[in-house]
Amino acid sequence: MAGRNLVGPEADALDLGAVFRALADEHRRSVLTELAADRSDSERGCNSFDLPISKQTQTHHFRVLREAGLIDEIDYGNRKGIRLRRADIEKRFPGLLTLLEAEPPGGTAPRRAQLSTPEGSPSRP
Amino acid sequence: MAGRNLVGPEADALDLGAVFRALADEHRRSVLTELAADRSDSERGCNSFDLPISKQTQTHHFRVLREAGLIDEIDYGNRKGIRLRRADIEKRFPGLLTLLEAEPPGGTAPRRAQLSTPEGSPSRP
DNA sequence: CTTCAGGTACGATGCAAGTCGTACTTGAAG
DNA sequence: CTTCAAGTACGACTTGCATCGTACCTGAAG
Repeated sequence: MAGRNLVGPEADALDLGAVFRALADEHRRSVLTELAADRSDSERGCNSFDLPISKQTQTHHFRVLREAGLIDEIDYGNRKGIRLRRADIEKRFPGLLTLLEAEPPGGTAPRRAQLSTPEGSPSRP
Repeated sequence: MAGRNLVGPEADALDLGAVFRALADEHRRSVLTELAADRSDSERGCNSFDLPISKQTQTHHFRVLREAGLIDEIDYGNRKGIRLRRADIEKRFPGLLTLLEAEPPGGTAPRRAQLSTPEGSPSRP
């Protein structure tokens, strides 16, 4: 068949845990945010995302996204195409892409939250 | 004010990355799934979840969930209460709790996906 | 008071994951 | 053919994180 080349899980087999693990990484989440924002779902080159990481790491991240069932990777040998599996995601996890679409394009800073009882009503005076 | 005790981020400051990182763990996701399934949003004891991990690890997980803004922890010194921040989550990430609610109670097995080009149309014949 | 269960703080440990260097493959261009 | 850019495979390194052991704190019960 002509279409998907490097395959991921079927639409019904998408695992929410794998999806959350995939989207836990900032770079992978930015890729999905960009893909979710483009409603045409056109095939994109993997270097069309400006990821500040090396080629090998990009390969790793796209692989994780594919194994989570979020994207298709079309292998042209020399080049690679990326396509969002919007229909499958919407069918299995309706509303998920909307959450990503609503995110600011730059993404949120990975600051870490405060550690303990800063204000309000502390436990011990 | 009387209500929240150990505080997390404000409703508008909830970070999608922190939420995904929190829900990437199987134990934390099972806690949120249980909380999302109970529409009464009643306060629960932290040992009401049957987590097969030690006390210290449970403390760690509830802390991560609180810092992600998903739960409130009410400290009674001797005991601790857990409450889902349903309104804040629904306001900031509408549909997220629905995704968790639709999950099977046992959760999906943490199997790892296949590694590469298993079938379909392999790149090299 | 002492005892006890629930919870936390701190540190150590083991494993998973993100990152990159080197080398190899692929297809197009010359 | 050779050259070159894009991508991958393999391995090493480093960081992050889940887990638990020990010790300490808290409040209730006796």
